[in-house]
Amino acid sequence: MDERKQQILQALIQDYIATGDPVGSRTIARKYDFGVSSATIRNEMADLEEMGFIEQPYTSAGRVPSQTGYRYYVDFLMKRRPLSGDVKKQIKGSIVDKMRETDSIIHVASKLLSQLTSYTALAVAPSFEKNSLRYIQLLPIEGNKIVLVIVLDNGHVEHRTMDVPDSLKGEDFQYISSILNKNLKGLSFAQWKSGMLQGINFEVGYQKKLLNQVILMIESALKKEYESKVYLGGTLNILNQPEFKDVEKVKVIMELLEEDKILKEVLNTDQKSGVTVRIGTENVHEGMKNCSLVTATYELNGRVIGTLGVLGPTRMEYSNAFNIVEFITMAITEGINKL
Amino acid sequence: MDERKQQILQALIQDYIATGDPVGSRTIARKYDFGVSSATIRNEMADLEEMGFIEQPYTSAGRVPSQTGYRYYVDFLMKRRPLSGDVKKQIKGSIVDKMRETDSIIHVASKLLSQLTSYTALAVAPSFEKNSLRYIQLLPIEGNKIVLVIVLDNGHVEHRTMDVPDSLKGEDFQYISSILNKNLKGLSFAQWKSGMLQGINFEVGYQKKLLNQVILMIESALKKEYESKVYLGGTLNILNQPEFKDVEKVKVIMELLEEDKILKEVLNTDQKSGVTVRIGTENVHEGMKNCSLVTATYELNGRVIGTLGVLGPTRMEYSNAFNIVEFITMAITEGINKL
DNA sequence: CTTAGCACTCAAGGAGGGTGAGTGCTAACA
DNA sequence: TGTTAGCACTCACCCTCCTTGAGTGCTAAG
Repeated sequence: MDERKQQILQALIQDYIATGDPVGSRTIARKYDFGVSSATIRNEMADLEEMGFIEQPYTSAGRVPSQTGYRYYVDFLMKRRPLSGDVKKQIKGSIVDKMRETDSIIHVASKLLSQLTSYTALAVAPSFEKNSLRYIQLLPIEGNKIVLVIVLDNGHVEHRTMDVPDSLKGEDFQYISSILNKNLKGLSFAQWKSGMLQGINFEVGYQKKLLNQVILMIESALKKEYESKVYLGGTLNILNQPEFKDVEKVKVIMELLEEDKILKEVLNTDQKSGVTVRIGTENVHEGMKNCSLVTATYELNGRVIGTLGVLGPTRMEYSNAFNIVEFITMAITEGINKL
Repeated sequence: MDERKQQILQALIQDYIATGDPVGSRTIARKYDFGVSSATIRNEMADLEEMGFIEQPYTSAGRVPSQTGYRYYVDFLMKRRPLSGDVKKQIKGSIVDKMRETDSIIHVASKLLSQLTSYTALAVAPSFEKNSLRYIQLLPIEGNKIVLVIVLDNGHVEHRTMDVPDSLKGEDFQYISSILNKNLKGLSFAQWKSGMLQGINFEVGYQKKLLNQVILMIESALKKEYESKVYLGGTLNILNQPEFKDVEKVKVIMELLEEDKILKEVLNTDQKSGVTVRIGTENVHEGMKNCSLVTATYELNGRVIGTLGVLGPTRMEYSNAFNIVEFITMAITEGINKL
């Protein structure tokens, strides 16, 4: 693969990404000044095809990048123009603005990502393996109802309402709360054991049924946090891509996007730090064989805690997507670590 | 409009709804046994066209119902087969299951509605004009953070986290909570006045800044409930309708479905009790001119508090949609009133 | 190695013709 | 007066044929 072949491949892919039409030898000779005729380009293109980097949709159409072609482009040829200061400012601004909770950072980031790339943004919010209980409180409200307030390590608060017997009073709840805190504080979902009820039961000595219910609710709250959430941004951007003119194709992708499980699978494979580009069938899911996914991870204390990225057609503006995904995850990492 | 014309119109609309193809005179003569020849049907159809109930896509195609035709069908011709016992049971079951909060009832109902009709379901959750505060509690958690727990009349609980000065202690929060409850309990968002802070300030006598912040958060929680939420179910069902084969059309509807404001407008116009059918341009929104909307309201203590319905193409199974929407809203009304 | 020239390929788009579902009209019939 | 058979007519749809043009591969000369 000599210098000129690389240049031609690069020109071809860039042209194809920009226009969406198969690119012919004459187009390349005209638009990009290689100082050789179209015939020469033609010879080179024949070689590139034989090498598997480009292909013809049909005899006598122009050439189109193959999956290997895109791969080579992303790995070696792609020029990475740095992001404009404006965009950088916008990203930093939006993310710093929403610094209260990791959840809302990720939410904002995915919206932003879809706007900046005009593809669909995906993000999995952190699944802290160790996301432990910080504080529990049973709070009586009116009638025979209480609110169970559950505070987690990451600052997230959950609440649950439940009915209780009339006989219980304010002090009871205070007492039960303190026992619960003593026994459960610091526990993560992974450490949750079914046997723990006994100890508490012994200590409290009454209201087993109520305790049981409370424990279940705390477990559900922990589990909810433990199971990472998926955020989407700009789902409808798909409809603007000419490769999705066919409603059937839209359906495949849209259905995929509604399945949190699949999205988590897709995003969580191979969580190395840095930006990952997965092209066409490199994606684990069958329905994404005509799509590419550009993802990156963000970290807390040097450990990967979540992934975010954009989904577009294989004919994607890799360079731009790459830059933006990279910068946003960096901003998030920075933000979270300050939190 | 004599008997026979009505029968022919009915047959034509039913056939068109079922098949989606323009219906010719011969088809009607063959399929539906009127005991007259196609030529006679033809004459009748010519009359019906002149009267504006049906139209021809082009010369020598069959006839298709016009908007007025559908209107007439819905108002006078539509046969309403009662729902099967199974479906009724399913609806009752699902809705009774989720009786904890009005929000979740509506959520479940919209999923159910979309499944049963295979159209897209829309619902606005109750916008209680009078959705008042029942209970407020400042709950210190670790560090200098507190959780503000806000309980509303409809059983909904909201929480907010906030930072407070280190100097405050548990008793302070208890005290402030009780003052807040005394002053604000029973207030709805509509009754919220900016002046109310003074009274509380006077009574508490310190921590003006904190109080101010708390009041703002309570206001935001009330407002959030006051602003009715919109639920969607089965958005992707649109993609199965042959009238939405064109991605551009899908885009129009999908974009519309992402705008809560528009959906509220569309759903909230003309809140009479009972089922409302809005066909084509009868809908307030331009983008829905090829769609029909079948809605009904649910009530609490005899007052309309919310709307729910299905959105489909004008060529919609009106009868089925009508029945299901009617039954679900009845079930919800029943459920809410028991709550 | 490069290039001009040329024959070849094939999708896309337009023209032409056949088919069939459907219509409107008319004249005859009950 | 309503119904019907018959007939000419219309027009979307589909198929085929043809042209066009962008693009290719190959070859021989520079």
